[in-house]
Amino acid sequence: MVSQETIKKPLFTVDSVLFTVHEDTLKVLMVKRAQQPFKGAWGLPGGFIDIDLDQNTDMTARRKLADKTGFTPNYLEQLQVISGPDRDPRGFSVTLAYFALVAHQSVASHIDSVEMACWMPISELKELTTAFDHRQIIELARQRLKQKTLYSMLPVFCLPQKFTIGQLMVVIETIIEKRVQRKSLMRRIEASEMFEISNEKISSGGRLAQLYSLKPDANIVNFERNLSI
Amino acid sequence: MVSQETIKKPLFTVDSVLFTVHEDTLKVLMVKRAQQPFKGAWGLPGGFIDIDLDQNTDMTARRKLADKTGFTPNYLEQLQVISGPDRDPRGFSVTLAYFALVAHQSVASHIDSVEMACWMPISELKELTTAFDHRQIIELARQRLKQKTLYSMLPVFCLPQKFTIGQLMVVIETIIEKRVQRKSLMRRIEASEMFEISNEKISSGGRLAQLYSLKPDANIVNFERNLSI
DNA sequence: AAACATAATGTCTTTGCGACACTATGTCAA
DNA sequence: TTGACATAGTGTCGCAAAGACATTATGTTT
Repeated sequence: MVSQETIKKPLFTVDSVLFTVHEDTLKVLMVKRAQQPFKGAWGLPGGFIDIDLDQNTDMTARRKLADKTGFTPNYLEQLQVISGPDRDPRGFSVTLAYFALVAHQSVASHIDSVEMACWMPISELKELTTAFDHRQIIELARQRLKQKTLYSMLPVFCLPQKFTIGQLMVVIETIIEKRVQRKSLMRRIEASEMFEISNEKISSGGRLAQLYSLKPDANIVNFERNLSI
Repeated sequence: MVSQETIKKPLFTVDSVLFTVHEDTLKVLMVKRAQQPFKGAWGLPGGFIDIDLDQNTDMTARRKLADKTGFTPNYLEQLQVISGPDRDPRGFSVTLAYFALVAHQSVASHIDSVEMACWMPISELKELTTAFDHRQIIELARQRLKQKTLYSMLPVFCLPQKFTIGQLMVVIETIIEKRVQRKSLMRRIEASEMFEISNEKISSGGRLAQLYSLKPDANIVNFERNLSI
C-alpha cells in the first residue's frame, strides 16, 4: 500500500471570521469555547469538518456559523490556511479560515440571547486573550475586508436587503477608517449595474433617502480603481 | 474525550500550480502520477503534508515542487482549498492548492531530463485528461494570475533576475492575452520603486535594452489601478 | 552609410475618483 | 405657517494614472 496511510495526519479545522458593522463599529463574532483546549476563552466559531454532514468546507463553515447564530452569512469566502506544529497544543494543526459578512440586525437578537457568543468590537480585541492564533487571523481578515472594500461593494453584505447610500457610506468609512465621497459611491452604484432602485424612500432626518437593493442575480463587480487610501 | 477523535478525517493534500512563460506561451508544470489513483495520468505536483518534515503547508508545497524540479519557485502563494466527497476515489478529500511562478530557464534543463514532469502549454490542457479536478484548479490559478497581473508586477517572477522591459511586456501580454503599452510598464516600474537599474544593457536586435532587477528587499506593490482589460 | 529594428521619451487623450459648492426636500420648533 | 436645520442628491472642476501614438535614440545588418 502507498505511503500516505502511514503518515501522521494533522488536525484539520475550519474557522470563520464573521464581521458586521453596528453603531459605526466593526465587530467580529466571538464564541466562548466549551471544550479544551482554551476552554472558557473567546475564539472564532468553527470546528471539524463532518464528512457525513458537509459536502465541502464551505458547508462546514456555514454549519458552524448556523450553530452559533442561527443564520447563514450574506457573504462567505475563503481567507487563508494557517498551519504549524505549535498553534494547537494537541499537535500539528491546519486551519482553513473563512471570512464572512452579515447584516447586524439579522442576527442581533439571537446573539444577544446566547451567552456563548458575542459581537466583539475589533478595537477591543487587543485587550482580550483569544484562543489559538485567532487574533492574528482576525487581523488578516480585517486587512482583506479593507482591501476588498477599496475595489468592490462587499460592504453591502453588512447591510439589510434594502439600504441607502448614506448607510453604505457609514459602513465603508468604518471599514476603511477614512472618509469617502458620497458622489464616488453613487458613481460606483451606477456603473456596477449591480443594484436596483427601490420604489421606496426612507426618512433620515432630512430629505428622504432612496433605497437600493442588490439585484437577485448580481455578481460582485470589481472596480478597476481603488478608493484612495 | 471530545468528539473530534471519533470523526472520520478527510484526506488532506497540498498541490501546486507552477506557471512559467516560455516562447510567448503560458505553461504549467505537470507530473506523471506514479501511484494510484490516476496512475500514469498527468496531474499537479503535490502530496501529503509530512508533519516531521514540514513546518507548515507552504513548506509542503515547496518540498514537493523541489522533488519534481530541483528548485523552489520565485513566488508562491495560497490559491484555494477545494474539497468534496467525490473528487478523490479514496474518499472525502481536501486539497490546498498553491499558485507559483518561476523563470523558465531556471528549471528547464532539469525538467527536460525527467520523463515524469513536463511544461504543458495552458492551451493544450483541454485536450488532456488530467488527474482529479486538476484542470479546474489550473484554470482557477490562471484567473488569479491574470487578475494579479493587472495590478501588480507579479510576472517578474517568470523572468530571470535581470530582465528588460521588453521581456516583461511579453510575459504580461502572454498572461493577460492583451497588448500593453511599454510606456505604462515604465511608469509602473518607476512608481513602484521595487526595481533597480542595472549597469548593464543587452542587445535585442536594435537599441540596447536597459536591464532591471528586483531590489533585494522589495515588497510587491499593488497598484491602485488595473491595466485595462 | 543607409536601412532597419528595438528602446525610450514626449505629449495629448481618456477615465474615474476627490473636492466642494449648490440644489432638493424632508423634519422640527417657534 | 414658516423658517432653521439636516440629510440627500447634482454639477463641475481638478487631478492622477493609464492608453495611444508620434518622435527621438541607438543599436545591428547589409
